[in-house]
Amino acid sequence: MKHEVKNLPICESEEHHLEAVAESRGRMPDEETIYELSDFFKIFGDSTRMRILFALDGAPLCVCDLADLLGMTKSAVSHQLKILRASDLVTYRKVGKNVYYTLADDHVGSIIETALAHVKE
Amino acid sequence: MKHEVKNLPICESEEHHLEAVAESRGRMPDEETIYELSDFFKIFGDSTRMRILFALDGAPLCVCDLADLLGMTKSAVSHQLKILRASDLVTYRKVGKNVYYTLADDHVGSIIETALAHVKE
DNA sequence: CAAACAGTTGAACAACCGTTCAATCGTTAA
DNA sequence: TTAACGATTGAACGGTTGTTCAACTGTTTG
Repeated sequence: MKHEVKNLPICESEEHHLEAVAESRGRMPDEETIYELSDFFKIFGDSTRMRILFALDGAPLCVCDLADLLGMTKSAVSHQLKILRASDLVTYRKVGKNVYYTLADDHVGSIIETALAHVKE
Repeated sequence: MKHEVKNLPICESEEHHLEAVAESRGRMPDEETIYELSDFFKIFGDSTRMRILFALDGAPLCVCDLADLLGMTKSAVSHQLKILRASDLVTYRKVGKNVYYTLADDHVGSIIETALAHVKE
């Protein structure tokens, strides 16, 4: 029977690599956590949503105001607000015909402020 | 001449809204900063890249090991590593036929560790 | 040198995503 | 009640993006 020392899955299957891979695998968060994490970052990975969050950081604004502030249609803004709502990053409150949006809590504000400081380094 | 009190850009153009919008506009970071910020988050907004970063958090691994660890082709991993390289999140070092990737600095490790803690709350 | 293997690259494809457009709902004011 | 306006929604379109595939480079080893 031949040795079949080569053609093994992990590179040339040297001890060193097997160990490193196994160790790394042990330290990895589970799949679900990774998805939650990347989904969380995905929300902030769009400039429109980021601008909305900064606009709301300090004062509540209605959809119409946001649309004017960002130079976009109400529809486009509303679509993004829906995503931010689903992620619990903003809350809203109806006043007559208007709907005023606010950052969900100070935590959200501190996230974007921290990130801002990080980029400005 | 008619008044044309309505049909103005900012909702019904009440004083209140004009002020709020102007104030918000004053607090907004400039466009370029926003783009940098959302581009930064975009990198972490993909589960494959996130898994690569966690895999490298603690030990350097070559492309082949990463491919095995993540159950992906070397090509797919290499494409993502190219993006991580361009963002200065990882560095690499050639050793023979292998290319070992490492997190660029402890800062990157602390970013993902912090985010992980945040999601696990 | 030739074979084997790690890694990279570009093109192609499919899936995803953000904006636009048109239609609709709800509220307010005439 | 009707008109006007703020807001939401779903379908459609176009651009982006991640993976696959095939071809290629570079290094090692037999």
